[in-house]
Amino acid sequence: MQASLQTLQPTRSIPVIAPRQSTAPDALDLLEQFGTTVAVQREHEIHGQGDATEHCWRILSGCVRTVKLMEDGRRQVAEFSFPGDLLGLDDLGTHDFAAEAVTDVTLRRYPRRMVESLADSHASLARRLRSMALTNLRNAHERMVTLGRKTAVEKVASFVLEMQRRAAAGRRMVEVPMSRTDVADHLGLTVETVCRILAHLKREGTVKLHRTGVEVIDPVALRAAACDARH
Amino acid sequence: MQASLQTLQPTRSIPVIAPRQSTAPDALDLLEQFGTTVAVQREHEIHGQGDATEHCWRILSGCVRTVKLMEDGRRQVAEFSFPGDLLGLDDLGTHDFAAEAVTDVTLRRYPRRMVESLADSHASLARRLRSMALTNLRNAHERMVTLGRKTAVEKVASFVLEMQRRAAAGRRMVEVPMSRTDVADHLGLTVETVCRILAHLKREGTVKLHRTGVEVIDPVALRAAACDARH
DNA sequence: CGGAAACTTGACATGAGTCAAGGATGGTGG
DNA sequence: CCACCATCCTTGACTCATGTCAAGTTTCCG
Repeated sequence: MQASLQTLQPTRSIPVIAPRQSTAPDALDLLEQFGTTVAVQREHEIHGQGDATEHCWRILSGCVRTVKLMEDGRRQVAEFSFPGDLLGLDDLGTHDFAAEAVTDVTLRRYPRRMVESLADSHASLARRLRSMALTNLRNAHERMVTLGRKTAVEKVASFVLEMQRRAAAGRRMVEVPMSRTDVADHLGLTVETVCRILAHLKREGTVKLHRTGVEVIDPVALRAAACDARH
Repeated sequence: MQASLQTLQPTRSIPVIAPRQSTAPDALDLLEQFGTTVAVQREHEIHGQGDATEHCWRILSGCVRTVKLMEDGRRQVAEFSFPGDLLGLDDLGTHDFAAEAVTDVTLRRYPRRMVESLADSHASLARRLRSMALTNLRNAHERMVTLGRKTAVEKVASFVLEMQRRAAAGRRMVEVPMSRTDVADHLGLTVETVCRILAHLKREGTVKLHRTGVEVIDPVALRAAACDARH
């Protein structure tokens, strides 16, 4: 899990098409001319906890996790990020968590300094960045409810639903590229508990488990499990 | 806990002096001319979950909690806010949590529309707002570690330390204006557990409990308990 | 002064963690 | 192309931290 950024050579073309915003103009496009495309391999670090905030990144393809480690090794995965999401916008000089590639990842990297100065001269970009920070904050609040007040079953069911919403756009087959350990560290559970609960949801006919992901069989039951397992 | 905003009449003077930024110029001062001073009583609502985001507020005095409720009544206190903190900056049209006065509170209220348009024309304000959002985000990440990965003892000890840092500026006597229930709902515990753990820390001579707050007797032991109770 | 709400403590219950073993999967080199 | 090894996943048996339920006790506020 060492740092290993590998800048793609003169290749100016972006290898994978950024999803969504293909036609709509976006304030983030202002950054494009200062961007560099970068590839990071599975399980390698994009930036470390405590690194200086010299860049930020937009995900073009793949899945990234942001991780906080306690001294004794306990781990919290703050969030998973997908194409279109921005990474590394923290303030205050240093990143307060590490960002690691869950799958092979392609990123568009921008110098932080450039982002700041463009935001100062373009209100639309500033507004867009503020808005993204606030969306992240809203997600963080939602996650606090999950971590603080939901049962293990509710946590896992919520997680599957969130993945369906974010990475599968509502389709039945939900890719789950991260390991059970990652999921556990995201939900404040152990690997064993995550396994057992997925097995439980499978036995109940709510989901099917595939190597690469989860298939949602009974969305109604899943939503019920996510919000209130006690019934 | 109903809405009960009570606008203070022509009194143009701010009843309690805002702490910290008394001399240093602050981008937030740009908002001042559009501000109204408002008082909210203990246990009354400042804004509800789902309310339209028509204002934001700066706390002048007192303590505020932001709360998310689940349908079945489970409650998560996302954060406690103190003088100098900004409230209600969420995007997207509606607040995703309620803000309630823990103590009697004085606020300076600004129309959201005005904040947005000033931020568009003043890069310094935009930067300041972005920075505050990112600080909140950083705190939120810290809290995710607490909620997801810390033991009950670590949670309570961390909480006392955070209160000491934020509301008592490092002094021994830490005011704890919120109820045990609020603390429990902030840390993802029950009232009983919070009580027991405070009693435990008291028995060990780490803290003393007073009606109005907690006195830190052994900061080293407290810090040890906060980070790693397992030793 | 009195009643309600908040806090505290104890006894017991239970959801999730720990420990341990076995099975599936995937990458590597012969 | 197959065999081997490492890693991840799954399941079971048991433990323990925290929750639940039930009394008190204290504090607050009218």
